[in-house]
Formats: sequence, C-alpha cells, structure tokens
Amino acid sequence: MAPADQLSRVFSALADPTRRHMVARLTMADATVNELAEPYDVSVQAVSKHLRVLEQAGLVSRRREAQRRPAHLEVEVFDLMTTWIERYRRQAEERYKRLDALLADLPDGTEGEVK
Amino acid sequence: MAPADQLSRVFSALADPTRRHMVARLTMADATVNELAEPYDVSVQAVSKHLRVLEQAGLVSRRREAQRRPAHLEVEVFDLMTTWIERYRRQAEERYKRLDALLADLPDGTEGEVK
DNA sequence: GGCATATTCAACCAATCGGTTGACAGCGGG
DNA sequence: CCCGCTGTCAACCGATTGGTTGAATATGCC
Repeated sequence: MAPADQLSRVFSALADPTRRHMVARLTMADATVNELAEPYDVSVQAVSKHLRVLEQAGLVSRRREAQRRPAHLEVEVFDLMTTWIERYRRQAEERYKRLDALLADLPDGTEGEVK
Repeated sequence: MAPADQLSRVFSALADPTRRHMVARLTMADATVNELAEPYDVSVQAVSKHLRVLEQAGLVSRRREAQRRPAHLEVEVFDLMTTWIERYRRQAEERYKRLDALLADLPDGTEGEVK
C-alpha cells in the first residue's frame, strides 16, 4: 500500500510514550541505542525499532561514530505538526468569531430582557 | 492494561489521515456522522468508529439533536500537543545555544586559518 | 586475524487497528 | 402506532504494532 505521508508518520511516532520519552532525552544530548535503552526494561532491539520509527518520521538522524550510531534529534520536523495544528486552530477560531458576530447582530427587536 | 494517557490518544488519533481530514472539516462546522461519512468511500460505521476515537482523545464532543448527534471540535485539546512540542523544541534550542557558546570559546590559540 | 562491543536482521507472537457486514436502538413525522 | 432515518453494537478479518529471542553484521583494538 501507499506509504504513509510524513505528517501521519510523525504523529504516530509520537503517539508512543516510550518514543516521546526518547525524543525528550534527545533534546538534551545525542545518544546511542544502548544509552537510550538503559532507562527502559525492554530489549535493545526494541529500542532500535523505536529509533527506526523516529528516523522514518524524520524526527531523528543518525551518524556513524566507530561502532556507535548516535541518534540526533531533528527539531525542524516539529514545524510540520505545529503548522497543521495552528492552521486548523485558526480556522476554528475564525468560525467562532463569525458565529459570535452573527449572534450579536440577531437581537431581533425584543432585546431588553436578558433573564 | 493501563489506558493510554490523553497525549498519546491525541497523537494517535491524528496519525490517521481520515481522522485528520474529519477534524479539518469540523473546524468549518459541526457535523453528523452521515455528513462526515459522505466524502469518504467507507461505511458509516467506520466513520462512527473514527469519531469515537476522536471523542476519546477529547478532540470532539457530541450533543443530541433529535435523531442526529452532531460532533463539535474541542480545539483546546490542541494545546496539549503544542505545549509538549514547544517544551522540547525550546529545550533543544537551548542546548544548541550552549553548544555554540562552547564552540565560540574553544578557538584555542591557533585561531587564524578558517580554510 | 581474532575478539569484543554495538547494532541490526529475521522469525515469531499477542494485541490493536481500520475496515467490513448484519442486527438492533432512539426518535420524529405521518 | 409504525415507518424511516440516524447512529451504534457485535462479530469477524487481514494488516500493523510493539515486543521477544537468536543469529548476523560492522567496527575498533590487540
């Protein structure tokens, strides 16, 4: 099937608490698979898989450094989400504004009694 | 198992393109299941399920209106995501700033040749 | 070359996901 | 009261997910 678009991959990458936690750690410093695995009680292989998911979402890049392959957070990808989110937040807010204006124009004659 | 936390539910709700599209539509107007189903070539039941996912993520609320149960977008939940995102974006940026400062302090003696 | 460390590949498993179809419930209009 | 419309519940299905273990690969060190 068609591979998921990047926005979907980013959202679903961050839907997992372990991956979110890994991202949080990577804001402090680049880290290797083994370092990232240490805090969790899952196998190194599982963490390696998580890292691949983050990589395919574009959230993480990796370099080689002797035997190690440190992961580096690519923060710019956050913009993909915030752009989407802000776009629709704005759209919703404009709608509310229009609704309010409509209601304000309505007070059809019998405006007096609020009660 | 422990039910997923809200942040996870929100991210994973938005990981699906159909659900994202539904959210986009709901920024324009509240809509019923049947209205929401119309643009897609999936069953009404499938859309009903999507709606339930959005509801459990807190992104959508529903009211009763005769036979209809219009869905309404709860935009505030977006803040949950932007708060998380901005927190770690900021953290990452501060780290880069510190790294830059470190590099700027380093030019140990032999500063001359850039090439 | 040969060992140790770091990471990934492969096969497997149970649980969840997104979809289907079919039956049922809620409610309003003749 | 019953018809019809709207929506949900239930059971099922194939694909994906997050995890496992065991074997393979990559790289530096002696």
